Amino acid sequence: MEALTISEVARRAGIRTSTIRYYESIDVLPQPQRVSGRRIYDAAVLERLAFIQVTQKLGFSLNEIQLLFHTQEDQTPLSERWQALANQKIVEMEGLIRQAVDVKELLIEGLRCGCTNLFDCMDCVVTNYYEPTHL
Amino acid sequence: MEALTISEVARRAGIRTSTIRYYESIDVLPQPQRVSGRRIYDAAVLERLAFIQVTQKLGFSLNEIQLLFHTQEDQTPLSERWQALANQKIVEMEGLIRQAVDVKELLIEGLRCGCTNLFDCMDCVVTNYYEPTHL
DNA sequence: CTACAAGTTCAAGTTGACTTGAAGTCAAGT
DNA sequence: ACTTGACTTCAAGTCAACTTGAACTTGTAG
Repeated sequence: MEALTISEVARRAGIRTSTIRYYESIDVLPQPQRVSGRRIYDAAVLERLAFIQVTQKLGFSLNEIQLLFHTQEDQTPLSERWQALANQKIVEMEGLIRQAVDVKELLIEGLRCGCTNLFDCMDCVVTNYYEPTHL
Repeated sequence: MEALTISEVARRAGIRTSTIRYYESIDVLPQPQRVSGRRIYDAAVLERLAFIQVTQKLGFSLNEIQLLFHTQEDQTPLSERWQALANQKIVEMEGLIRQAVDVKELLIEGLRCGCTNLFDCMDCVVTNYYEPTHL
């Protein structure tokens, strides 16, 4: 496996070195090997960072991400906690996907109807996407 | 139209009154009518709040949301600025939807393969979803 | 008339996710 | 031997998005 310096990892993941150290400090990234005090990484860290980036964009907190990776050592068996968390997140993802599709449709509609801003055309658009009950 | 107090709006939108005042202060909500100093709202504010909630969950900042509503009065025509912003956001939405689907698949796969946490099964799963080139 | 709940403003505090700065370490090159 | 550049730690700072608290006003109910 190729060994990477912290700045190489940062460059490849498109983040700062300070972010990597921060993630390590809050236990979202594992402690890497050290050579004379310096961190050296295995390329696998890039997959983990990619996962973190995506899940973050989707509204997971670093705390939740940490749980996804670690699944704390409390009374309930690891597998149960992890599966519950994963199942819950799958449902959240589905909701998010539905909403993202709605917002996209809303934006497309907002362009189509020719208004110059969203404020002007809220009335002619929004009502198509949100039930009155929800409001 | 029905007139709503700030606490009615808060209750129906599932947020705090302080949030409503905050939104008004940063110009994400318009200044409502006042009756003896107290804010009174038209039900339309609920649609606007629903839109804010969804777009926020999808990673829009309040600043961006404010732009979506207002489309600043700079040199470029209103319609052009709004359309550019909307088009850009549609592309972002599509990316987000793709990613949400990927994360969902990843979670499903993570459950299917029987590992007790994501850390343990990153290797057997993640590689299916992220190209080596991207890493 | 007084009490009270619900409203008001404004300044300061909080939380999450980082970033920045100061001060020091370390190996490689000249 | 010394400089350079990339690293290290740790504390403090920043930014967005709210929340909280203190001090005050106002219409309605008893």
